[in-house]
Amino acid sequence: MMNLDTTFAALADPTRRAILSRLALGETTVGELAAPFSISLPAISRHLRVLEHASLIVREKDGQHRRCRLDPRSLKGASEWLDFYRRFWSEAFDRRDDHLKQTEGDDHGHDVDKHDG
Amino acid sequence: MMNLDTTFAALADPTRRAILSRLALGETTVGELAAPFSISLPAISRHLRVLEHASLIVREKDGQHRRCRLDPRSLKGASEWLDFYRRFWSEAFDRRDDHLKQTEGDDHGHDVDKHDG
DNA sequence: TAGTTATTTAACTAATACGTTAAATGATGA
DNA sequence: TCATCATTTAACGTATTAGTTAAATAACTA
Repeated sequence: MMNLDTTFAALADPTRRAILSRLALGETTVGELAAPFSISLPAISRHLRVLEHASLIVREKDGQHRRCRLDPRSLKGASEWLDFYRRFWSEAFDRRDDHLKQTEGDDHGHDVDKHDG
Repeated sequence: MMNLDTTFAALADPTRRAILSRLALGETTVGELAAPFSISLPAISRHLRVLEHASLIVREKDGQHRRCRLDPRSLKGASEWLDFYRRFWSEAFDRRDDHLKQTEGDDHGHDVDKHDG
């Protein structure tokens, strides 16, 4: 789906992040993916559906199995969104109070969500 | 709270991302923050509670008002988590299939969630 | 064809999320 | 003190989410 709502919502679940972490090591099947978890296979299957819907993974049939692999597009999108805020924790802006005081009041009535695309 | 579940869940809502985007311009009050949105003030107040709980903002009393400002800690944490996956979309790894085939099968039984802390 | 394996769908439950309106709190100022 | 302004809390409705077990689908194997 490739929108930030869906991406961040998908990343908010620890099981799903663990699945992505496993897929970072290489593509694999649903069963293999499910093995380390204590939850049921249908639960994993739904997590995979969420991840696929969020364009975080791609699934393709391989005979009886279904292989899953990482799809970096949404991760990239999320990372880029966060990059906008990088200046707030980067060392160069540690004295950000000065910066905030400087920009404050300059630009009310701006488009508050313009980089939210 | 500073854990990834809470951080990503907080970022999954477009109103909350818009609030963060506004706060990137400088600290402000609840009312000013609420103005551009069509939803009620209590709804905004709850979004702010979620953001504060996720350590994405800090609120402090200022007389009758309550000023809100960005807290970069959780954003940094989320960004760092995503950085782990950067190689999957960076140009250097565009031919990642080769890489996956190479690592696949090397390390089954690994800790699937080890960088999730 | 029948049986087994891999995975998904269906039906359900419990918890959580996001919105509403109305009421409560708390500071300011006449 | 009384009224007002800024904000939060309470109570509620509805939608979504994450889990369960049981049944369905689909592909391989004997």
